[in-house]
This record gives sequence, structure tokens and C-alpha cells, in this order.
Amino acid sequence: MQNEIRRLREQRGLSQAALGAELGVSRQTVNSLETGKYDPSLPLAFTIARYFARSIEEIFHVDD
Amino acid sequence: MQNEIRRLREQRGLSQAALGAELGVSRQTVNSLETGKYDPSLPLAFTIARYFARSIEEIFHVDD
DNA sequence: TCGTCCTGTCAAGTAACCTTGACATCGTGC
DNA sequence: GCACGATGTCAAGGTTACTTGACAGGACGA
Repeated sequence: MQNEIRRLREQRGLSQAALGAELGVSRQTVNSLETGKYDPSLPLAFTIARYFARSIEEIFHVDD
Repeated sequence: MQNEIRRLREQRGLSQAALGAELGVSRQTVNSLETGKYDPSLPLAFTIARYFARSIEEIFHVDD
């Protein structure tokens, strides 16, 4: 799974900590998602998609 | 979170065990998702959406 | 130089996801 | 009556997602 979180975050000029605050998670969680340490839960994926006004499929991509 | 898994599964005439086999998970997992015990991981949500040829947003709904 | 923000990462702990194995119940057909 | 498939649920265990707290390095401005 790859994602567009870093790109979308930087477009908005937010730090990882600031995005974490917007999403209700820690900055380490944002960092872990951006660096690919793990995938978000489905509820968090919905929160992220909603925040960036995109579909989950537009932000997260399965890498076969 | 609510989902349309049971409805989609029954449309196809599959048992929980048969759907589990199609998705690569156990029948208890399918049962737990249908009965709302927990939400799937994001990768499993993608697998389910792909299997039913729908978007994640069409199958899973956040209940505010 | 010093302070501050940002990022990356680690360690330790809790909660959620998913497993196998088991048992009970219900409906249907033989 | 007896199998059998389907569903619901439990227990115990492993892995993943997320937490707080901490430390280090780089960039930048005062």
C-alpha cells in the first residue's frame, strides 16, 4: 500500500504534527503512514480521505 | 462503521465460509465484519471492495 | 552561536485485527 | 431420528495499529 498523504499535506503547508492534530492522531502516526511503516485503520483512512476531500481510492493504492 | 457485506454476499448466494475463502480470510472474520464486531484493515477493505466490484465508500459507511 | 521547528526513529505499552479450534443452535433433507 | 450445512460466539494467541516519551540531525533566523 502506497499513499499520497505527504504530497497532500505539503500542498497545504502543514507539518506532520499539525496534520496529526487535524486528524486526531499523533505526529508519529502521520510519520509512520508517510514513511510506509504501516497502513491506517479503515476509520482513520476515512478521516484522512474526508479531510483532503478525496476518495480513499484516490489517496491509497494497493501495490501488487 | 456499517457495511454492506452481508447483503452483497447473499446476493451472490455465498456462505460466510465461501466468501472467506474468496477473500483469503477465515469465516469468523467474515462473521465478525458482518455482525459489526470490528472493522476490517484497510488492505482487507480493498480486497472486499475489489471482489464485489465496488468502491470502499459504497460498501463501508461511517456512522456519525 | 543559540534556539526553535521539523522530521525520522526507537522503546514500551494498549487496543484492534485476524487466526485456529471448539461448541451450540437452527433449518433442511434423508 | 439422524446427519449436515450455515451461523453465532467464545477462548487463546500472534500481528498490526496507535499511543506517549524520548533522542538525534538538519534547516533556518535572531
